[in-house]
Amino acid sequence: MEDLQREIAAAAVFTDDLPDGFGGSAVPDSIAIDEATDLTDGVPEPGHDTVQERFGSATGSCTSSPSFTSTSSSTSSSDPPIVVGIDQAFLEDAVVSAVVAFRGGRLVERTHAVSPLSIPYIPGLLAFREGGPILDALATLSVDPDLAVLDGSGRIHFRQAGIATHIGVVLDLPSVGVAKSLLCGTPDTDVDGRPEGWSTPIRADGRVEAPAGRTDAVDGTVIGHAFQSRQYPNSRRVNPLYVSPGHRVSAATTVDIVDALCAGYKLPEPTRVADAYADAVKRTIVDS
DNA sequence: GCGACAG
DNA sequence: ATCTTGTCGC
Repeated sequence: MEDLQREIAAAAVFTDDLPDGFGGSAVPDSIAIDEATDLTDGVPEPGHDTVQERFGSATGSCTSSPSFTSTSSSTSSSDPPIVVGIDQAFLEDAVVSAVVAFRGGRLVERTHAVSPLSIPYIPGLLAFREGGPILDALATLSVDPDLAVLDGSGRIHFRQAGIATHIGVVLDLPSVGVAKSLLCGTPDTDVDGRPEGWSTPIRADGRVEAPAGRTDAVDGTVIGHAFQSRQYPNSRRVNPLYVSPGHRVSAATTVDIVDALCAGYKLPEPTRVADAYADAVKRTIVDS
């Protein structure tokens, strides 16, 4: 598995190679999400510009019944880029993988898959446990994603092939990793109690190895950033997010993208909404 | 052997 | 990730 990760890292592109619609420059206005999705009354329905809701599982053990609503997804090349957020909720021996798609700051589709789990969680090998299930869910999505936001690291990984990079390379889809804690690497400065909008580079240290075929030094290479997406004035301190390139995105642009996708909460909206959706589906299954 | 260790 | 009540602060 580790060798496969080395190959994935070698195939990964850690420079900007995003499709048109991202504005060309660093800050992607077209993907910004200004209004936080209201989750106080359960998971909101996708917008009506794209009416599509599917339930599927490419790996069996699906508890949902196939059901459609209609098919009017109009993905013109002139539309803003589609950003998908992915998150999971765990059952006994299965996992609910939720995918939500945003376009122009609006939720346009949501879908999920329930897949069996066989591999345990092992730091550094997360993609082998959750990657398949995520692909199951993405396979049921009707719109074509332009960018995927994964829950976990991308380049900030022992072999520079975290789950965000793994998924991105497998689908050759631009992707970014958003983790709530640091797997490896070293922050340039102390990350505690920083103001909103603050960020500092995370550099490769002795625990990070170079991609296959490369023997040059990696120590000191910027593999991601600690990014303070949210901070309260007089309340409890919020820890920063650890964002890193998945595939076809640079470390600097990754920060801009995550920043643009945050709408008042610590987590970017795609991730936050996917998390709520995954939990909702899980509850539906448990309460039966 | 010991410590570190995404979700 | 998940198990779980209250509780601090705006």
